[in-house]
Amino acid sequence: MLEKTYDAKAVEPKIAKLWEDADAFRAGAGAADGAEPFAIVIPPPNVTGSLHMGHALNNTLQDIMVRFERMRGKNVLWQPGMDHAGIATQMVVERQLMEKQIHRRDLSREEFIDKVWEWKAESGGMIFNQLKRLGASCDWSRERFTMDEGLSKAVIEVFVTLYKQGLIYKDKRLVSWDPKLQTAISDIEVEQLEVNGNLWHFRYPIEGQKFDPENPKTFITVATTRPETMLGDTGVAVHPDDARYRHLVGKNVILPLVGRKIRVVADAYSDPEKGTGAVKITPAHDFNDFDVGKRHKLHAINIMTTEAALNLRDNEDFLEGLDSSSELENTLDTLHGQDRFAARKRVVEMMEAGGFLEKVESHKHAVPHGDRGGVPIEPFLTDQWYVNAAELAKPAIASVREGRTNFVPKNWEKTYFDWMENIQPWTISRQLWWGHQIPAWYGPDGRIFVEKTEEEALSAAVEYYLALEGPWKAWVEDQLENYEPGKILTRDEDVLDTWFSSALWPFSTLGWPDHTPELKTYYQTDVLVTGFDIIFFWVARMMMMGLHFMDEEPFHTVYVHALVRDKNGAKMSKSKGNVIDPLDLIDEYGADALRFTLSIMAAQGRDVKLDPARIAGYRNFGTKLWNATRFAEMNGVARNDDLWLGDAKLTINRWILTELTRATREITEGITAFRFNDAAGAAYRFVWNLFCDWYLELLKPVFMGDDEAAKAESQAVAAFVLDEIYKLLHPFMPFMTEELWAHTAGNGRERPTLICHAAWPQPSFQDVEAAAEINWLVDLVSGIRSVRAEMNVPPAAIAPLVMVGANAATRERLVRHESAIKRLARVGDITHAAGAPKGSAQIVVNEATVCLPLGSLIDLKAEAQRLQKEVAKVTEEIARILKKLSNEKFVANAKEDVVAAERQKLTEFQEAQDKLQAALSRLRDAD
RNA sequence: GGGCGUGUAGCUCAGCGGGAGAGCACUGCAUUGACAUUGCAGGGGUCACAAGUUCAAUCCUUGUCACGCCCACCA
Repeated sequence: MLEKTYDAKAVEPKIAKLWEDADAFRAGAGAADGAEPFAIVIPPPNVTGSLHMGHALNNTLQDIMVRFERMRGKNVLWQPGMDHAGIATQMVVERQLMEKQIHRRDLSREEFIDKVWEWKAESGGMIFNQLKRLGASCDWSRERFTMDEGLSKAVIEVFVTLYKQGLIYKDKRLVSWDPKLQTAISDIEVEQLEVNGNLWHFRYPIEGQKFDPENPKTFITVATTRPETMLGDTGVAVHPDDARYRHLVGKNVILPLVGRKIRVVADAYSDPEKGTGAVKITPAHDFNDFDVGKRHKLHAINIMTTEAALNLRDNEDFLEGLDSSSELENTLDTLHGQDRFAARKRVVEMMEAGGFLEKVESHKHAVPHGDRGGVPIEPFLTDQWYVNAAELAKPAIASVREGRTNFVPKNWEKTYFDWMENIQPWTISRQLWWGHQIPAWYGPDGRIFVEKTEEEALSAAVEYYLALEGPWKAWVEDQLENYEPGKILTRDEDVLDTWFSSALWPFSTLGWPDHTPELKTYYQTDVLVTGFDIIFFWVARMMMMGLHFMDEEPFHTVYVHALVRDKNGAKMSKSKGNVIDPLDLIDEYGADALRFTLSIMAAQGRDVKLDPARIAGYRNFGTKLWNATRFAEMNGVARNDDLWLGDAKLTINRWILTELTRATREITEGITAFRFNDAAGAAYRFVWNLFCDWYLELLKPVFMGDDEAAKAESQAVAAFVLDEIYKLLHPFMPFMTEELWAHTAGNGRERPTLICHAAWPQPSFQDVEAAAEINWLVDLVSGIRSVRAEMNVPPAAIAPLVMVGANAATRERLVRHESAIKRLARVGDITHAAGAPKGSAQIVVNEATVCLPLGSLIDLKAEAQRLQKEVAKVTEEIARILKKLSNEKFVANAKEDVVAAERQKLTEFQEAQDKLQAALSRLRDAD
């Protein structure tokens, strides 16, 4: 016998072990040879990660599909794995070292990387155990890590291939530089944050004129939000059509504090409406200025260190062309080595002291911040590696355009196109240690050799240099003979963006570049399930790489689910501290309840704002099913294979089998259409509102009666339906259903398979007559209950039931369901009469009037009011329909079945109105 | 500035060209046999606003208002 409530805490670990011992989720487990494959790759969580609500939703939805397809007999692979998360992981380990007073640079690169691996072995991958607690049915034996040997091999292969195809290249240009992490980052890792800043107006004296703060003709005023960059200014731009400044174009102005002569140029970039209409140009420290500088051949002077401190004193670029002066010396003394924010303050002070500060306005503007480091990024002129994303994007755009890969919901395709069609070169090099080191080696003259291994690079280099005439040939020969050949090349220090390896995930995890059986079977994978926040980071790049290297899209469908947000609609994030821990919810309500809640809330196109009260509600749903099973058990419900369910005779059995067919169809269609909320909702309604509320209640008289054949039939049908319910709910509530499946196997018997390998229901039973009869019964019982409640009839009071105007079919139904009606509606003898007895409450069900002679219990006035309300409601409906039907255009234009349905409704309402009126007048007569 | 989305019951949200729904909350009643994590009954909505299309609009179109997110940019 089951306990009264389901104990998730006890059952979940037990079932998890059952699955593990049975190796139940191994690729292809439970499937027949030659079964159709179905594959999903997990969005690899960060190795530093722990389960958050986004993961919980994401993996619940994947698990629903995976369990569903496994039960449908497919050869299923759910490929798990983790991402090495370059920056995030390096930060974690560095922080840990700092606690021991060790700085990363105190260690060698190799030592540091060893530390990271140590950290991973100890603390990494926590999230897998958490995913198991959620019930995720991944093939855990196939776990992959983006830094493991196989995947690293794929990364190298891809890099070398793309380089040789000219799709990866090295370039010197402005990048978004994170001064805290001291690495370049790609443009999508930059987020714009609103900041309250200032707009400083600076006067730049015009060459050849004596600067006079009182005389605007002697200077030009520029406005800036970043005074500290002025030392790198190499021009001032004005709009070509701006009459105010036209006379200055081509002239020089003198950069204060420094004395550099810089040119005034005419460029349409300058907006006369903004600031003063004249803008200072700092090509090395601003993306727009960089372009302007290029157009006008202005120098780009980098005045900062990698930590974003001013670098002036020994900076040849900066000092070039400057005359030494006391002013310059003062500037160097004051500003050299200053952090950019301290420098800002001092520059402003110095400008003010010199009379060059015209005014300061407060100014709200967006400042780009690194999404990991959290500090403003610095546009920085460096050598970096790039992927020609625009080229790789072309086939990726075409795939979606031509429907080979589809987004669900479809509107995300626009976001995808917008980004892909304006895609920028992808900065892939990172100045970190943790990651895939770029397979590029530099020769003595700086020449680049990109090869899979150092040996190959070396032989390529030797071949190259020995074929060369000139000094390097001799140098290389010398190295080869007398020194260390290994010294000929030095390897690029940089590692690759984490997303570079994630982009290969759908094929690298299957063994590529080797031609493995897994790759052949499971690529192309089926569905990618993800939140929209990583469409750019991940989905787009998988499309590019998958198409380029596999010639086939990595997946045919991208299901983009909602983001789980906090109650203010903000994205949950650690830094905001608004994270709800799904493990807490699992502890409190059980994994099944959390999963069911997430799936029933996962409607397409809307974010999920989680209300814990709902989880409690769906936990109760589990309890309901649990107790239904308990009830069944107490009444001898067990499978009876000798009984052919198609032969079931009892209407209620034929009805519930019909409803089961419908529910199965709804659930199946819901899952296949990614409408998980519809599927979960259909299951919920079937189990609770039909199976428990009506079917089991209607069975009680059968179980308590003495018709053994009816009992046996009902026991068999109930057992069958329960089994189907367990299966239908399994993708949503795997733990409880697996437990119930085992528990209800039958006396001493065992189930032939775990429920996770049981065949998905495919019922076809249908009996519309039975459905109509039970609907009538439900109407009858509900009607009686309703009137009793409104009349305040005590539950204990049993009134006789008198039917007026019942036809033959109804009379038969009343006989068939007599005991159920008596029990559920709490009525006594059922009789027929020509008219309503005095003091009756009356309700209309189909053609008959149902009378409850309540005698002294009835409040005639209240009953009259109740009936009048009913009449009013029906009259209103009739008026509405009549208006419609008397409209010629409606009859002429509306579809035939719509018109027919309205006519049918009209007839029914009119009949009901007649009967209600009759009941009302009888009541008045009696009064 | 561009894009996407959302305004439906007190709350959280489904739905959708043809009789306004769910869960929770609320009100009344019910507790000796599946379940109080329950049952039965009930109250509660100008479906943001306006115009249009249509025989018919909560649903389609346009506009307005409010809110959210993404992208770009602001010297």
